[in-house]
Amino acid sequence: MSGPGPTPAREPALEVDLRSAVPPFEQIRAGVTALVQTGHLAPGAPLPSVRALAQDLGIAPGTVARAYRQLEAAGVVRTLRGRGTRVADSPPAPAADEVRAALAQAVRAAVAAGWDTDRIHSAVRDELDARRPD
Amino acid sequence: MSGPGPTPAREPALEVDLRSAVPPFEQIRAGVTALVQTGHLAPGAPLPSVRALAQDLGIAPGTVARAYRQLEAAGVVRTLRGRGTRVADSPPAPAADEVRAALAQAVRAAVAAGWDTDRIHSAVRDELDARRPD
Amino acid sequence: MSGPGPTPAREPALEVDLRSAVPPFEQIRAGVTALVQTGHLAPGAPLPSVRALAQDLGIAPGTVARAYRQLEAAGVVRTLRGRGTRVADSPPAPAADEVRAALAQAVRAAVAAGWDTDRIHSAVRDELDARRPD
Amino acid sequence: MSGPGPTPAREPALEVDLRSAVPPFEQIRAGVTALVQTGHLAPGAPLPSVRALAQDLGIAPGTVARAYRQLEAAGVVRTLRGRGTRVADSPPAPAADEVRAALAQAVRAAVAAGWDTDRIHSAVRDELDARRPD
DNA sequence: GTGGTCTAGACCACT
DNA sequence: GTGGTCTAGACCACC
Repeated sequence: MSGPGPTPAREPALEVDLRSAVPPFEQIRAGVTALVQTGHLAPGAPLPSVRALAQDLGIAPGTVARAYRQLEAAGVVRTLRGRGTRVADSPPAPAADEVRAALAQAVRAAVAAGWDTDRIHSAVRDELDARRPD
Repeated sequence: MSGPGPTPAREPALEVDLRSAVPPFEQIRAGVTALVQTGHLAPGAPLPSVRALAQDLGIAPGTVARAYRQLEAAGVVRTLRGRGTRVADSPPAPAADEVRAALAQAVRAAVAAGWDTDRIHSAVRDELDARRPD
Repeated sequence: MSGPGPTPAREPALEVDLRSAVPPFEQIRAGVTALVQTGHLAPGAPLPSVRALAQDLGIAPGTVARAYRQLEAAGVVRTLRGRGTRVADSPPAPAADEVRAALAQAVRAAVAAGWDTDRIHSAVRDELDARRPD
Repeated sequence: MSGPGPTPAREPALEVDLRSAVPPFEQIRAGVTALVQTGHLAPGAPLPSVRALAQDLGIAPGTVARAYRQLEAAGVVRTLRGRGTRVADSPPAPAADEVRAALAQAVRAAVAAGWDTDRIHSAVRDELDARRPD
């Protein structure tokens, strides 16, 4: 659907690892935030209902509700009583600090893995190609 | 934006946010792993003693001990009885998958924040410059 | 602090915050009660129809109906079949206890905010001026 | 303990009305905030443990925990894992807006109850006397 | 001992 | 149908 780029199909599915040290509600919160900031969830798009997502992920509804509550507080999502939850009209963009931190971390990992400068830049270019060409 | 330098002083200190949803022992584990993979902690380098680090971070020694135990299990550090804990001789490098994932996430955030291609590559170059030449 | 006027225009409009922990029907009930006790809604004055108010506030008619039902039960309004809902002829006045409690709470907040005696009395005077002279 | 003022003993106890439209966790949050801003709970003072307060109020521990979590987020309280919850060192003071709103509401109620100007000012003075003379 | 989180299911408020 | 809240008790992380 996008290009012949090296980063193939990318399914915007939410997953929860119950064995992780990060609590499930936090994984959901972070996951939805990522999907929104990625554009995989467009402004105004409806989120799965609390109960549906809970069933999907195999966790308790209250846990999903909690994540949704925090997303609402963060302005990522807008919830209308009885009418479900949707992505906010103007979800907050990540701050420059966060972006730099993410890049720093990624570059760190790449260098540690022995990647050279060219390979890193090339990988970044691939990521951009996989996202931008539309 | 402020100074001319790409990325100024970077102190490889460990920090723990007691209010985070991520438990302290996990923050320590992840933090040390990052310092090792970054090269800020070289193979063979001694880690602070359990008690010293605990005092430093203002947390209980048991919590640090737990983090060290997991690092040992992951092969990142090596604990020698009576001689403290040191970075392993050949600490595990991040897998290519992890690196790509980290880059993908960082690029995602950057694009979401409205950064253009040039700015992203430039930021990556800055990160590399700040790390390699020393 | 900004202008010379004590407390400028005050529009007796009802508002509902859908994100509050207080359910909408309760906000309407409390709001109408306040308007009545303030005198902004005189005895005998007609209230908006259930449907009109619902549309106005962007909520479901059933929710407004529920609030009106409770106001009726409290003796604040009187619903006449086919002739709509009106403010009761002798709506219940707040008890002295309630008044003292409200004042105590307000004074508490003011003191906690660092207001001195003069500022508090002055603010009270302003409130009285804004209400009485019309 | 204080003075011969007209506002006698005031017991800083927390209460929860399970039949209110305001959810219990919100009542606790608001109640603790009030006690802190009043000075009935001094900076650094320990709050009852989650379980103790829950038992005291006859509600579930999770509900108290939720209230404490929100108080922490609001900066009213500081919670140290495993070491209980305490009033923050510099709890946030109420904003001028909130104070004016509280005063307006109190004055409204007083006027509605038929109190004249003198009686209102006198009541305010009483409240101040009961609080300040120490 | 402390607070934090999760569950499973209940009831409420709302559309 | 939707989300919001509460419960009772479990386990985890921490001191």
